Amino acid sequence: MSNTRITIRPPADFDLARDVCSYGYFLLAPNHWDPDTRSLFRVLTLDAEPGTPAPASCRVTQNGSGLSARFDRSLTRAEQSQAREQIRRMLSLDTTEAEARDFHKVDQRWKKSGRARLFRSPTLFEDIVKTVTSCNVAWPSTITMNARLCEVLGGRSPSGGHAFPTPAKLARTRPASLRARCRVGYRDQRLVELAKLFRSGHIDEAWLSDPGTSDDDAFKFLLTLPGIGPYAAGNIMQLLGRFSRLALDTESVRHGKAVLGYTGTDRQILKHLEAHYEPFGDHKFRSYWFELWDFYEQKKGPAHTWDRETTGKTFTAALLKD
DNA sequence: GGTAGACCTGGACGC
DNA sequence: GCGTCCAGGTCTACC
Repeated sequence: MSNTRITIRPPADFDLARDVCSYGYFLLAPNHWDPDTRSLFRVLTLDAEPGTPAPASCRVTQNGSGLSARFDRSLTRAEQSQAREQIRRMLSLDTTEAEARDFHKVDQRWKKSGRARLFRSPTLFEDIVKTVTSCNVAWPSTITMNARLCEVLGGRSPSGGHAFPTPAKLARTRPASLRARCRVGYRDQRLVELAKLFRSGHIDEAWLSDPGTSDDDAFKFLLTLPGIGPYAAGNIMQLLGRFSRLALDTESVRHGKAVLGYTGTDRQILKHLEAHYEPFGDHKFRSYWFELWDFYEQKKGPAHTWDRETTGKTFTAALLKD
């Protein structure tokens, strides 16, 4: 049987290079962006039969107005549907042209570049684990943790690529083993507990994404999860497509000082930042993030030229100071 | 409600 | 090359 290729029609304003290289997770395993061919490679975990994860490597490219995803094996019809859904989530294809226009009406700075979509993971589980691995740690360690999680616990596709671990696999892993083999440190127990909460259905993406669920309720729920504090919850909110809150950390403080010219204590700077982004209302995270991203691109060149192994490892507050 | 200190890793720094 | 210090967000204990 021949390898599967599927095509996806994105919104007319979609730009693969711009919209993949829009958030740091595109630099984390198992994602791999190739700047030369402008292609996104990664292994997706599909479910040929319920409870039987079946990894498949894919390469996503854009040809004119269409997206193409080529796999390293033949996919069943059900798997094709799952792959399509996961790719749509990663590329935020549900952000329509009209929604992008609404954002650009509120913040015209990004109208010219067209930035409105933020890259994310094929599953909420991966997004939450990636968020926990980005807390209280320098970026190079986040890169290591995600690479190790995939190498140690991720299934393998026919061509040998590693997938991101499934909730079931992570839930079965002993915390001590996770710490020793994946270098996640004290996050070990919290990650295993999160995986168990996904398995049990306690973390319900449908409820968290439902427009009928208020931002306040979603945020409050996220704060109850192990390893999730105000920063992580704010970040997961944006990964759910809820942009009405900020996710402020030390990098935000650096941005406030270096780019916006704020002075005072960290607490005062955080207050200035909240006030600065307030006019952007339901879009404030996007306004904040693209401002930050713009600064990175001024320092390091267009994000679609960044390589995971070189430029991608240099994002630490210390290195960005000058 | 606010705050201090512990948690773990890896990079920076001094010797 | 080795030891020490520090950054980073969350959690717990305490006031």
